[in-house]
Amino acid sequence: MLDMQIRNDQLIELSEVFKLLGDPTRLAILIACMETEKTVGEIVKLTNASQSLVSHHLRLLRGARLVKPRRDGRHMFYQAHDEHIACTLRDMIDHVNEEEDIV
Amino acid sequence: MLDMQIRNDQLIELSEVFKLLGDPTRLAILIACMETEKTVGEIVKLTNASQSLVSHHLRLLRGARLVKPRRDGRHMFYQAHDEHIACTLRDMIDHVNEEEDIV
DNA sequence: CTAAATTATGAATACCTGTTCATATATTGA
DNA sequence: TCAATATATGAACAGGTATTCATAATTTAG
Repeated sequence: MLDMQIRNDQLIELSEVFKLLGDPTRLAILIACMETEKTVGEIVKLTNASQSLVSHHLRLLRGARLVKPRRDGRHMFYQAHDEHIACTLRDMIDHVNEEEDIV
Repeated sequence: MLDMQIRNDQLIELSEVFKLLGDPTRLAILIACMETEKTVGEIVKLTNASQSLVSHHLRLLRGARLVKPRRDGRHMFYQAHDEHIACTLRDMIDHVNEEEDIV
């Protein structure tokens, strides 16, 4: 059986995405705007995190293009950027739910 | 459209898995033993990390059941534990490769 | 234009984490 | 048993990071 192959720069890139998903607050923010776009205020309420913290995390998620911003008046709408990330997350969440049934 | 739902303890659990995948050395270790089991020594060579570091990381991966150990004589064999994790990783790696073609 | 509402930013900090170095433990061969 | 090989562990440290607090920037309503 062939081993999995990955170039070093791809490894770095991939681990940086995982690192962003590796913080519970940030993961909650991403999940909050996974299906439909949300304002920052809505995300604040959904995640129970401070406005400042949400904004800081959104900047990181933006920087990695995990989330895309849209301005409308004084509101900023954010939505998960990549459909592939969304699929991965849905899979993982389903997986977590399944594990629960087994154990 | 319904929003994605996840309980708080599941969120924590999920982010902890991502956090483990979020370090390049650890990710390399996991990828190294993804398809076929490998000894610690083989993983050391494949990842170019020190034996001590590999061992430390393997302990964390073991703790999260991302990797399963098997002893044979003085060798320890490690292999990626969960087929679902393997699928996720394969998907993400493929994704990284595809992005490259586009950009 | 002013005030209010919404979001972003910068500094400061407490905590965590990846890495190295030295050393211990375990297993086998001679 | 002794030496050699393979792996694990503990302490220590440097660098990173999540969070808070205060404040700035942006946009609209009145």
